Amino acid sequence: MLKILVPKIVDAEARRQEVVHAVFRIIASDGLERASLREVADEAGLAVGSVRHYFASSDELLVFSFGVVVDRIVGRLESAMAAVEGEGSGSPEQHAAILSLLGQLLPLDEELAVDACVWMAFRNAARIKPVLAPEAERSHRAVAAVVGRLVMILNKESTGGQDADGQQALVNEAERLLATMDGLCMHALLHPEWMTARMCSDVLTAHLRSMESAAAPV
Amino acid sequence: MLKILVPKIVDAEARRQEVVHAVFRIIASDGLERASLREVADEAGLAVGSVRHYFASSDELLVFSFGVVVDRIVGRLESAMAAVEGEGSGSPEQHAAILSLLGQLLPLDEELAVDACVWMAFRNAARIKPVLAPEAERSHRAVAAVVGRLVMILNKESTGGQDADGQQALVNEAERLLATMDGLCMHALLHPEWMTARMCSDVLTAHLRSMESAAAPV
DNA sequence: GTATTTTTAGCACGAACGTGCTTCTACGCT
DNA sequence: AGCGTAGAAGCACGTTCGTGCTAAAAATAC
Repeated sequence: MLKILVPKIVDAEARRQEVVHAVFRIIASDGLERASLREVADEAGLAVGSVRHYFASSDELLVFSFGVVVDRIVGRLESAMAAVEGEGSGSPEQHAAILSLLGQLLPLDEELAVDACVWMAFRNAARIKPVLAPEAERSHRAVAAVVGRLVMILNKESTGGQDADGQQALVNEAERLLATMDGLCMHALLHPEWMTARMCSDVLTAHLRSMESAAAPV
Repeated sequence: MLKILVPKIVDAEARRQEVVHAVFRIIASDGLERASLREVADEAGLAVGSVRHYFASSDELLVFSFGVVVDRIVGRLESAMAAVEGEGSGSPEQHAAILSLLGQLLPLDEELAVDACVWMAFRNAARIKPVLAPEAERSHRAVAAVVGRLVMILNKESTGGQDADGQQALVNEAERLLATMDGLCMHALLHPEWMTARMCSDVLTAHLRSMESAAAPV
């Protein structure tokens, strides 16, 4: 009854992570709709019953996987945000750190591509499947918070943000940056041969430059 | 054998359109994965065999529906583009026409929302289903062409676009606008309570203003 | 009228899905 | 040793899906 199975629990958690990564691989290569229990079990080298031993239902597996990818993305963003705030305000190093932070949201390498693809798939699915809605909202809030802080940093030295109109302008800029990032991510996933990592970087730097030049003459 | 059944063809085409609109309604409310033959037949008030009489297979129905929504969107964009080019370059009327054109890509009313939702669903599905890829590429080319012309119009009076660097800058600006539009559309579909039509319009005008101010000091 | 073709409807099959349930193995604890 | 639980695997049921096929019904041609 009262069994302290610490190594057992660790093993179980590791197995869950293995299954979750099988889900990621399937979503990245064949899409979310192919992430069935049988496909996931095959990809993980297990039987359906074994997967169901760790996840009571298909929904629970998907929600848990969604949470894992959200944690990964948010974790990267927050450590990158620490790097941004560690640099001098307005310095070239901070500029590079900001670029690096936003790059975490784009499929610039294999690992980022898997996360971005899985994240996109779950967010889109959350429109239909209510069980995914809480995680989708959590990820949206977290990313929006980071981007909001970024916009405040970028517009710190300029006039604005004092009155209500300035606040609204900052919210608009944050939403605009957020939309551009998601659109860029989407294009990079849907047209990888055209929207290369270089193209993403160029568009991103252009956007940051336009934000800076637009912030000055308010 | 040699039967001239002009009204019959019209009727058949009308039926196909009815079925396609049933597909649209299902995708908008329940997602693309629920757009099965049985669901579509139910929504259209027909039997599965009847739907299959007009569309040989499920794939053919989906590809045809994709083409219809692409035609709708591209048609709206091109007529809006004619309105833009009919106005004086740089005039407030042209500015309004440009805003109206880009608004055609956003779910600002019920009809636009259905089209945008269906378009997004098919484009995302095209990453996995190769049969949808040609239509996805066609829509991408058409929209990119319109947005590219728009960027050229917006930067006509400014310096740039002469040398190779200027051309690349224009391409970057076009891709940036395209990404922002898709991201806005996506946010409006996923978070309609937050990304309202008013919010979309504000972000869009902010983006156009930033493009104008960024174009001048090249 | 009859004959032909389009239209509509339905059946049946195999495949894939989630899920409740049972079985077998192996290890930890008393 | 004996027991109990977690882990792993599999079976069976009902549902949904696409699709090949057949059959009634309606419209049109002769």
